[in-house]
Amino acid sequence: MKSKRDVLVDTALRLFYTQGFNATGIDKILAESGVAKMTMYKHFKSKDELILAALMRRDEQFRDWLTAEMQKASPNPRDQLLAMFDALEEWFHGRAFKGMGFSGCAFINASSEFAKLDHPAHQIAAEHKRCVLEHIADLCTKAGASDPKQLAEQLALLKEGAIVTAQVRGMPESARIAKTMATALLDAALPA
Amino acid sequence: MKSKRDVLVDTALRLFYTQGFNATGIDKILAESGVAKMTMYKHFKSKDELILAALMRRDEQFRDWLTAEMQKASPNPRDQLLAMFDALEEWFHGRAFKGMGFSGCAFINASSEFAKLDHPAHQIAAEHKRCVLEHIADLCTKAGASDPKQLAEQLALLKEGAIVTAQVRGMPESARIAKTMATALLDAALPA
DNA sequence: TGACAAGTAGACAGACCTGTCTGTATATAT
DNA sequence: ATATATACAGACAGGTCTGTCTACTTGTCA
Repeated sequence: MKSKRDVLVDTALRLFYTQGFNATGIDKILAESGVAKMTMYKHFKSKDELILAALMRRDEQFRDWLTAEMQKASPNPRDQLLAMFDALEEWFHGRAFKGMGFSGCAFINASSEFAKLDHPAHQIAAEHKRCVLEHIADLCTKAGASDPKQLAEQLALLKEGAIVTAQVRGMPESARIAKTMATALLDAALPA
Repeated sequence: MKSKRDVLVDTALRLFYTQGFNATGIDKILAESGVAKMTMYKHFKSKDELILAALMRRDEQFRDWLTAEMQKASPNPRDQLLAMFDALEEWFHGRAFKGMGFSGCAFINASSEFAKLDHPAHQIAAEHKRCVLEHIADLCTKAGASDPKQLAEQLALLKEGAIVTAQVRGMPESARIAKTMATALLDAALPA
């Protein structure tokens, strides 16, 4: 059974993600999670701390999901990298996280609302992107790329572009545009 | 001399852009612009309308700037497309719009805070992206691309990826990563 | 049984938000 | 000179927000 703290963080994540951080009040989170205010303030000393906890949960949840989707597709690192874009398209269609339709990237959203780079929430966002990048770079290395870091930066940038395009223009097919470019990139950079 | 309305919209744009839409109160905009509350409510019937006016101004301002930067670089359409990424890097370094350091893309930010696609602010954001895309597609056609629409979608996605990477990770060099990919794309798609 | 931990409901202070209203000042144009 | 448009300052109502506090209930363990 889930602890009160878990229920709180899950509910907060869902509401922050779909309605925004500043636009979501504590009271709404408490009402939807069925937890009393004092219970929340025992676990978190402010709303800001709850925001950070929600982002940390999202980081774990999202990376677990993405890694699993990529591994599910193939044991081959090159194919896993391409499978990332198929996973993204599933996400854009709202089929990735139950109870949470696609509403952009939680970390891009956080960076928008907390624009200063040194804000703790922005820091978590940057760290999340760094972790995903590292995973991509690992696969690039395994695939035999001559410059795995540069290739990973390129693939990561394609991923960000696809996410934003899907969100702003409501265009889930953006994943395929990115995948086309990724394919060309891998064809050029990897040994045959 | 600028009308009160103009001062209001300029100030609102600057504050909304750097501090966020929900996080910026009417009173702060009024204080910084030196305009009385009733003057504002004569021009705009709500804060929401002021937000829309600020986004429309940003659309004009940004597209004028980007077009000028690209044309300044070269009369050649292919070179103009590549010059877009140089312009982006200038922007990321905060040298593009006086009084407004880089704080991401105002339209991506708006789409984050007003996540629903049918929200008027989100609509303006989508429309802005569509206009920029069209400009890119024009240049692709002029450059002799066989499938200018697809090429334009690809270049636009690279642009979004660069913007987000620069914002979230504080990495203005993302423009050059995108430009490298854009160069390869154009080399492959355009007649020699 | 009794002590203790964990949770509940709900009131509350104090700050801040949007939007309305009043009354006054200034400048232009007829 | 007087009417009209535009702007001002500032008070205000009504709502929302975060965070604190009290007093009551439940469950567990010893």
